[in-house]
Amino acid sequence: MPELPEVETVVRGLRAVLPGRTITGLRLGKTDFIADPPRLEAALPGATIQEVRRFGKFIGLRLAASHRANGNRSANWLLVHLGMTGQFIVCRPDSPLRPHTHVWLALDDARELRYTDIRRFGKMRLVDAVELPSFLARLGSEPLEVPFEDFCTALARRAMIKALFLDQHVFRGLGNIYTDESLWRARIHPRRLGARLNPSERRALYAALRRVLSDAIRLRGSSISDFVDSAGSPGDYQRRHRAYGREGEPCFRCRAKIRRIVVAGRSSYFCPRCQLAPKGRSRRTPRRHSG
DNA sequence: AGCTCTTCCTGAAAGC
DNA sequence: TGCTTTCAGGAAGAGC
Repeated sequence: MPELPEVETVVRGLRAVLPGRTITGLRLGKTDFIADPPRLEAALPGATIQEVRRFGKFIGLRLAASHRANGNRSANWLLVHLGMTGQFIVCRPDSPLRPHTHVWLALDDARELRYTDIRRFGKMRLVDAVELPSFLARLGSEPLEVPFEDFCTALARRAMIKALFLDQHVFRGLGNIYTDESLWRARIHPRRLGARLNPSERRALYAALRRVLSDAIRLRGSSISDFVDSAGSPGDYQRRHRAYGREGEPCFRCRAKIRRIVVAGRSSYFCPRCQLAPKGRSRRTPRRHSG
């Protein structure tokens, strides 16, 4: 599942080859994951890719409009979210066509940029420079850029820390894997409330998050089932997972069996010995033992 | 405000 | 063996 490190890996790969390239043609397959297909068909052919950026889990390609069409329009951004199974790959036109490929962009260097997405949970849309700020305003801060003080402010809510981390309006780019890995590292149970974390726990979580994300970027992301980078190669961080997907296996710190529970509608893996559950019930009246 | 449930989609895995 | 059912999961929306 592409999260921040996976998307960053794809973006770095695309950044190495796309800036300066002009899109010479566009072909669409299924379009139910594209916000406005005709807009893409009108704007992409002839446009030159100027910049590749990452906004949380979104890939952004900044496009200079073609000289002929829309000469007075501001720059467009093609925003791509990989969803669960999205892949954005640069390849030669004659490379084998993978099933579920729904967008082909022909480039002026005789290569193709292809978007493949088995489940089509991904998203693709075009926004112009005027629309971009309102799009970005809906996203929280970048986890690797947010200062500690702002990190603490974002946590000061009566929501479970797992839900807070998954909410893209709080932090942009975190998903199930890196949330669980960071919580394991910081020894914090996924059901703890953000507002109830003490200063040393907040400090530990901030450090854990930064460490996990930067290590994962260094290892080019986690490949569990479908993730590959812009060249089609898998990442290596799945070998460093300490909690995610390890139900029943021993904790790397204390050998207790890793457990799986559902929090915020997601599988959550944690060590029941290292990551202690919140005391009592966080809502409703606490039950008393009969006495 | 924040939690749970539902929806979208497909392939893998479990069930029979 | 082979067909059928269940499930996972990012994000948004509904309902409580």
